[in-house]
Amino acid sequence: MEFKEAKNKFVQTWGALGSQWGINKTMAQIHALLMVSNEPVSMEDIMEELQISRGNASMNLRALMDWGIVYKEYKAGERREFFTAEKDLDELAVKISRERSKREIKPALKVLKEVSSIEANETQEEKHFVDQTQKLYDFVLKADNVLDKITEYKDNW
Amino acid sequence: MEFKEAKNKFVQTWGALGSQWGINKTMAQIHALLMVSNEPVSMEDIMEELQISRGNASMNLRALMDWGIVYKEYKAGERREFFTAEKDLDELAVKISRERSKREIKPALKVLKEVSSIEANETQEEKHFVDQTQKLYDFVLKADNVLDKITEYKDNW
DNA sequence: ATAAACTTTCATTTTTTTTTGAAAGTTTAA
DNA sequence: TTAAACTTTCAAAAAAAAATGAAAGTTTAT
Repeated sequence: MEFKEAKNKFVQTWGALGSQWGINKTMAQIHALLMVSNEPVSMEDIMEELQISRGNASMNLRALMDWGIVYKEYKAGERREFFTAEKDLDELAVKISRERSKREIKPALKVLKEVSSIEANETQEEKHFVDQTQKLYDFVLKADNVLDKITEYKDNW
Repeated sequence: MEFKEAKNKFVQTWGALGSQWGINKTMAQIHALLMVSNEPVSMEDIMEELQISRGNASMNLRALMDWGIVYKEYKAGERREFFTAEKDLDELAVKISRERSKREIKPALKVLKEVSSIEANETQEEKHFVDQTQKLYDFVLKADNVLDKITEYKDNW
């Protein structure tokens, strides 16, 4: 396999993996592309390599920057903006983990707490609901903390 | 908040969470519904509660069973099939983790190994590609193992 | 062996998500 | 302040994913 083929395969695979994990394909592909580039890449080049429109590139780059895993870079004497990805994988994991926790887990926990706090009457049905959602709350809270700890003490896995 | 409202809120929230994690909404909703039901539920009741078609219910129940987190149950003297969800959350986590590893992580690792094995020529670009994909391979492998260990020794988190 | 009671399949339709591209906006150099 | 060089926005189009429902398939009691 030669370089270009390998690079393309990597970008495609990372893109597919992204969409299985709730991240849109193009966003994951741009990230993949930047991760294996040894120097900053312009929007023009991203569009060219991935065959996507300007709007698409702009919006997904913005999203990646919001996640804190892609940075803008300015080159002296160049008007254009260039982009680089976070290449330290531990750092990448920490950032993704924090963002997903903040955006998805925390709100879900809030709802779990709410619904598990209803006043259950005497029926088995309602008792079971309260019991199960309470367990789920504890579980999700614990899992969220474990992930946080893992990424915090990433060195001694 | 009363029971019906709480139950509905829980099902909706779990459904939304599912779709952010690459699981389709209805599949996650059916799972939510079954988790908080104290007794087996028929397909008819699932269709009714979630307002979905027979085909949709059938296909998503099948998928949940393929994942090993929903079971068919037969009631004596009843022709219909009933369904229950895995309610032990540790067990649920183990199954989801194993399946996702098998379906998504392992194939991605295979590709990472492949593309990181190309013969890099002298350019910095190719060297960086090989280096970065190798690091990624190691990282994903390590993360996959950690998840496995966590779920294996779930008791002493 | 039959038919009633049920489930599955899959071509088609619907919904949701993503992408496009042109107009609006911004920045910089002169 | 202007205009060239670039980026962002967002309504509309396209693509992808999910849902429908009727026909085909299966199971079971008699």
